[in-house]
Amino acid sequence: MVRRTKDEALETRNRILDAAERVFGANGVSRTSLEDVAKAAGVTRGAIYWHFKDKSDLFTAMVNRVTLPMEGMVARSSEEAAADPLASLKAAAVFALKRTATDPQCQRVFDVVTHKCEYLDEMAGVKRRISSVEKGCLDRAEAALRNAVKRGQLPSGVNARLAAIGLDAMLYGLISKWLADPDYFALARNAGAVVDIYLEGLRSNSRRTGRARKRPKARHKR
Amino acid sequence: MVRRTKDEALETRNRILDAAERVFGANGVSRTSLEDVAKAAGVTRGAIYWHFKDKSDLFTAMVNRVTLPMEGMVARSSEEAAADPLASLKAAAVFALKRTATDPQCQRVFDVVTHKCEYLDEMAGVKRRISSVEKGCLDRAEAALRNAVKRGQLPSGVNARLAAIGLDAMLYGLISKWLADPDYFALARNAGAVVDIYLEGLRSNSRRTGRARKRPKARHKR
DNA sequence: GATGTTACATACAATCCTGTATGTATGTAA
DNA sequence: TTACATACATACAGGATTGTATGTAACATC
Repeated sequence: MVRRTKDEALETRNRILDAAERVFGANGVSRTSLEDVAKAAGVTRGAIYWHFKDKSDLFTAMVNRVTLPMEGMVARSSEEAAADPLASLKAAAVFALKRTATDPQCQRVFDVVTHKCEYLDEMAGVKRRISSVEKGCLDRAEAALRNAVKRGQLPSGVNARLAAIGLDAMLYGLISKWLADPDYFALARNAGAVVDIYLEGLRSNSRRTGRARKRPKARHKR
Repeated sequence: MVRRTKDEALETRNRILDAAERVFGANGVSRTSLEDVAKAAGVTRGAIYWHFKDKSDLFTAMVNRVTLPMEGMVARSSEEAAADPLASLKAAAVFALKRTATDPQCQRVFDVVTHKCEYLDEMAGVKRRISSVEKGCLDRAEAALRNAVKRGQLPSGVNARLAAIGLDAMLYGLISKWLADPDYFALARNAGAVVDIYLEGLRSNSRRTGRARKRPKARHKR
């Protein structure tokens, strides 16, 4: 077509980004040409090169358009965190899981990020953002657990940092695996339960590391 | 060079695979040409096309040459599983983590698989193998937990399937994240402790889902 | 209503990579 | 020692993408 008004141009831009989500998700980032994206968006490569510098710029814009699963987790709930840190942490974790399970755009984009693209220098921007989000989650979880210990919600023996890492890894694993195969388990239905398994488990984790061993083996060294 | 003896040929083949591990890891699979691999291996593309059909065949061979982190987990310890299922499961999980932390080849290849390649149809063979390993781990973990309940090692309220999924996801998350950034945490040193946090936590997880709630909220529905 | 600018479409050249075909020297079997 | 197969190296052709250059029609502004 031809010259559009400013709003229409923005709409084309979004159509391109929508198409990128679909095509990248279907064929992977590196295996799809800008011609593919253009065709899927009903435009030509000219339109793409007008709105974006190149493919990695398009990719970055596509990712930055959405909020990642864990991203909402760190933003909300630092208000009520003080009152009931454990419940607040649980709510945040469940929120991230449920968002993953229910938001199709979030699914598409995060699936591309985790499984359909190669994690290298050219996507440095996206990398930075993601690892910043991850670090935020980790720190928030650690702080919550530390507060929970302080308030007596958790026994004093709990290693807050390590417990936070375990939780963080579990959430990432659940999301990543579910995206790769939604039949992995019923994410939406079981989100609360899995998080509970972990967090409730911490409640009794008094001994530093394995008091309830059968035979007290030598301390793990190496 | 020229015609080599059979052993020398096999050695070139392995040199090519070694080079592939390095170059794929450095630049990602799709961004490296066979010329790059050949140069890194000190041969020409002719040698690669002699030993492998194409790039995806090379990639498959590279992955199939090693045993993945979780792979050793399912193989061993179905013998002593009956005696002490929980300890056996823990040993298997820690084994997988420590192997990841200490085996450089395992690191390189699994890092490529999880972060440096795009998970699509063309690597159907690798995909099948990996998801088969993952399914094996999950089933093994579930069986172990079920047995642990039967033997009184775990309370009867534990949902074995869900607990296994949580553990599986945590292990995957730990490995995946540590590979992406080895500064994430000290994997080798803390492997036993993280697994303990999860498994020991299950010991007290009697209620089906959250008995110890502050206020008994409505059953999560949707 | 002439003009510059925007938002694209189209055309083109250059590059890269792949696959295959061919060359060739060596091992290996007869 | 002839003859064939092996283990590569080299050469070549073709397609696929990329980035840019250029065209162009509508919009905005005066």
